[in-house]
Amino acid sequence: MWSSSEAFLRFVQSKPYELAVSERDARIITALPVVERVFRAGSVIVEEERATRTHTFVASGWAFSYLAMANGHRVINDFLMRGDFEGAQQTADGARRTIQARTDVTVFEIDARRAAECPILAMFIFRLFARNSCVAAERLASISRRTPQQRLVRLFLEIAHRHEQADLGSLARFEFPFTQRDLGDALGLTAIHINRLLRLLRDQGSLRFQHRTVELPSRPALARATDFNPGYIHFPG
Amino acid sequence: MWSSSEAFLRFVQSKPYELAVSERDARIITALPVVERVFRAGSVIVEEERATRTHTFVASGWAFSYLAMANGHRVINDFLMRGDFEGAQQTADGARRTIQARTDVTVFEIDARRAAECPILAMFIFRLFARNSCVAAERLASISRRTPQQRLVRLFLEIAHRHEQADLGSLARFEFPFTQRDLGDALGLTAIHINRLLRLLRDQGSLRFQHRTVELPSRPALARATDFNPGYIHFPG
DNA sequence: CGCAGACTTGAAGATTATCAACCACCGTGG
DNA sequence: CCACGGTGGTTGATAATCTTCAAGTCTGCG
Repeated sequence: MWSSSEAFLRFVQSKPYELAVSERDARIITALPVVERVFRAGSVIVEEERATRTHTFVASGWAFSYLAMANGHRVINDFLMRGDFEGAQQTADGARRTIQARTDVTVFEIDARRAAECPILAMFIFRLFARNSCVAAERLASISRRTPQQRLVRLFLEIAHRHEQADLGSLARFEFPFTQRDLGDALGLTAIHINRLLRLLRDQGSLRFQHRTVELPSRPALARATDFNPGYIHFPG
Repeated sequence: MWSSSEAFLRFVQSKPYELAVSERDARIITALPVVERVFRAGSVIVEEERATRTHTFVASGWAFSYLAMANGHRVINDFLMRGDFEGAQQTADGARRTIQARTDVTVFEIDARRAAECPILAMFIFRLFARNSCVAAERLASISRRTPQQRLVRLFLEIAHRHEQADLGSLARFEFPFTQRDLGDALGLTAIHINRLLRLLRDQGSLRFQHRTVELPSRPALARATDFNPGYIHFPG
């Protein structure tokens, strides 16, 4: 019989992390209290306004994290897939972010304090935080100073690379079970404008997003055109 | 004679952190290799496109982190002051962010791997990462879905609270040695538009930013009007 | 004193939001 | 079996907002 801790150990050793774990570290990790949890599509994985003590690792499925504003808007912070990480929300109010499952999702939850007692895990988590901050910085840059077209293209390019890194499929075509409204909320645009941009990109033949699947027939050209470099997504050798 | 490690220990025990450190933890921390470094105004603290192995803590002075884009724009990610933290940039390309000193700045640099070996420090760093991600999320939300006026007001409110938390001055009035251009680069607006907004806010009597100092004569009203809640800035009791 | 960077103001133009329909798809229940 | 409602997607017209371009002022500092 396998515990969740053992499943977690196998998880961090596999794609997308491929963390090198010594015998001794493996014993430490399997001794940690890890909870594996399954969430149904639509359910809330991490609640807003609630401080959490656990780090969350997405092992399968699609989720998204968002911030709900008083004016009724919803800002999507990121789309989460296998390998994505959300650190414990440890400010006074927790955070105002909610994580919600879009498809069925399985996650591992680890107590942050206990994780901090394991050096290899702590270092690993530093890396995940650092990557998240890179992703956030790129999104901020997109929304601040790129044209809506570039934002949209780069979002898809980024997701494609993350998706491939997690060993979930090809760079040219992948499932993405979100709506045009979601894209708008992630890119600071209205759903209507997203619609028009998608039509334009489709007519140009550069990108297609229909029936929850993204197709990127000429990804390298798009990457060049939008100055996209995936280096911030991957971990150092 | 005091080493940098001892200075660092005193730093984390003081404002804004007030980290509780046991005798034993104190001995571990003072055994860590910490470098205290001073940067002149204008110099680069962390270079772009370079993976770093150290976490950086700002102990005094003003800095800012930005991302330079191929189209010539510069997106300011955050303004850094005492207590602010920048984690080691550990993705394949490092990150594309540069941290530059605006005034003279002193920082502590700690090797990330060694920090991971100290549980109390690792946990502390988790918290700092989590706070940074809250700050980034709020900024993203501002730029995505708030009016330029609200963005500007909220930025100043946030800085005021961080500044006060770091024990650097009052909420109503503080130094902020940046330009209108910097504000534009941080909020996704042109310097010209920032100028007009500042004039408007000044005429309304709600806010004043001149000669590198910010005055907030009626901060509570502004906070109410822009739905600003500082809970994401502070650490849990 | 003069220069460079920062700030200020005006006019014109482009872009994206808003408002208002309408269509297509799908699962449900009468 | 078909009517129905809800969600997501599509399209057009209009209006507000912010950028761009252009010019000029102010300020600190060598």
